Amino acid sequence: MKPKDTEAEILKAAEQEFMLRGFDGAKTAAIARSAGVTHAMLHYYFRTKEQLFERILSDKMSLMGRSVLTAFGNPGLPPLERLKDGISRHFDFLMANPDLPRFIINEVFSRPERYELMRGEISRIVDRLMQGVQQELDKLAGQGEIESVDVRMLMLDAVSLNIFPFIAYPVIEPIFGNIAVDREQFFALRKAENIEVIMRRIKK
Amino acid sequence: MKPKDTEAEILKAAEQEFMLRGFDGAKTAAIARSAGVTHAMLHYYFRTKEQLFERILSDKMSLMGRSVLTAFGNPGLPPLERLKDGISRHFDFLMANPDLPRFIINEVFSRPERYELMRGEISRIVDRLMQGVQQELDKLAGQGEIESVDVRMLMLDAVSLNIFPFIAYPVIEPIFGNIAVDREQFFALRKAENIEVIMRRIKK
DNA sequence: AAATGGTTTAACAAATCCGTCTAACAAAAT
DNA sequence: ATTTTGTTAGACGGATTTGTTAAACCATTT
Repeated sequence: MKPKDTEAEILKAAEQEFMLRGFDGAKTAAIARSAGVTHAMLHYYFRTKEQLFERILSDKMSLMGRSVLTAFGNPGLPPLERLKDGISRHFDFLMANPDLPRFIINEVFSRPERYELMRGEISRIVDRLMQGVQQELDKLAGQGEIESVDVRMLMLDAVSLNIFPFIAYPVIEPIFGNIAVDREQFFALRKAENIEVIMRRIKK
Repeated sequence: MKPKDTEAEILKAAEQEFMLRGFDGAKTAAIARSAGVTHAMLHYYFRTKEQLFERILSDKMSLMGRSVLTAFGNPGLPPLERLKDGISRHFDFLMANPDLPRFIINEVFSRPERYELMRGEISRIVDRLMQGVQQELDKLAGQGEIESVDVRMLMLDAVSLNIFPFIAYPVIEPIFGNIAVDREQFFALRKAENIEVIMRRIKK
């Protein structure tokens, strides 16, 4: 009896297929084949395609949520360093999960019933993260150290700059084929640029 | 004999369906029903679902490409004003076509055979647009008016900031439910923020 | 009015895809 | 050794979906 084995295989294959092709594009037969099992197995372990997808999507949604929190959230750095470090770590997370954002955005978009679930996830993050940072930034702004800004706007700036290049990579790659020799170098440049942009946004 | 009529109806319906659900999610029967014709008509005018989709996608791709060009391209304004104006007009275009970027990115992403086509489209834009702007900015930088920057990086900053909120709207909406009373106001704030960010990016 | 052309319809065919069922199989428990 | 429990394989069914075909339709031309 080796249950965990095939279940994990199916999950791994499903993750790949769903991430690459979305719910409609992914075919259960392809998942099964890629997992090296008959497609009946998929129903044995997960009943339906829907439930299997559910499992993958909610995993990925909470991963995506946590990524912002853990990147910007923990360290005891001074506010500006913390922001810089947050962008950097969030960017690193994206490099390790380059097509996660596209997957989330798509599937949430095409399933409005998910909005509520997402709303909850997001709200918790905002509450936990942004209030504290806002106070710190207000304090700095009060001291005339930085420009006063709304953290949510600033965070959206940062997240936009970080995520978009990954979402749109195939579209923008031709533009930067010259400026950078390879994908890795391009993203390294991009990370530096994003930090620069955000720092200048709040610099006095 | 009124050929153009139904052909146009089918195209209109196909556009809606494909934009909303993507190639796999859209069903030819639904397109036909929405166009008010039998689904055989769809094959009569376009042979296959693939060819119909082809038509829609390439229309949308060139629209997307032109949007950047026309927004940033034409007016005889001084460079900084031109940049400001470009962001503003590009943003307005997105407000009128809020789910165009998601559509393009998705379908191009899931069809690597399109990369080449996209590459061509993009390259022409870059050549036509960026070289001139780069020279102007270099000149300003030489005079010490602004920070020296790579236009392509700057443009990617601008496009990222502009497009991302539309792509991710369902995900970020809960965060800004407080800050703005409605969608329209949120995007108005966002447009101003994006201009501010980019101006500060190059300000000396 | 008969013929001609493009257009439309309805029925059909083929493929795909999700899900079920039954029987076989293996390992552990009795 | 037999039963039990959990796992696997293969075949099957039904629904959906894309694509085809042949005949009807209708406006214009002759």
